[in-house]
Amino acid sequence: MRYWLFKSEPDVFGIDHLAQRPDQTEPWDGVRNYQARNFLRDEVSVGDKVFFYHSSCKTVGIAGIAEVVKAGYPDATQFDPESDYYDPKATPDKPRWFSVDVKYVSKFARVLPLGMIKDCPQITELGLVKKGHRLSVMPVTESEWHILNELAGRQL
DNA sequence: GCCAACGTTGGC
DNA sequence: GCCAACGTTGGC
Repeated sequence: MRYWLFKSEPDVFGIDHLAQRPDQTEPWDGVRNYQARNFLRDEVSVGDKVFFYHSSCKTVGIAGIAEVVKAGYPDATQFDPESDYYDPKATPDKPRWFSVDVKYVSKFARVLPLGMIKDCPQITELGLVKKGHRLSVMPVTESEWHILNELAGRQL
């Protein structure tokens, strides 16, 4: 089992939206970066755990946890001319972009702010804290996962 | 809203 | 294949 961090803008789709879905499940779509795409297509697997990160909002940071319930499959929005994520160069034969499905697991009592993550001396290799890293899907190591969960728990 | 950093595009 | 121009991301 592996660990990941997925970014989302909570004004568009935050952890509360996920929790309120009928199945508490939603396709993670709209990823339009090749490196992130490769993770979704090739490496993210059913059962993997995901930090749900809120970006571009008042309190940026990790808001909670989700779980992968369906592994990489072609992102439907790339074929939909009405979608913001439509990609005219993609075809069902040759899809360019991939989704996974995620299910709500838990929400932290408080968002674990980016500033606290950056201040954590053990977290130096996570893409999130590295200058210029903009990936919206990134791997998290097992020790990072445990450290950040611990940090979040201490915020009660 | 600003701006730094990065990715993508397209002319040559 | 280079590289300038442009668009996007995302923290602040």
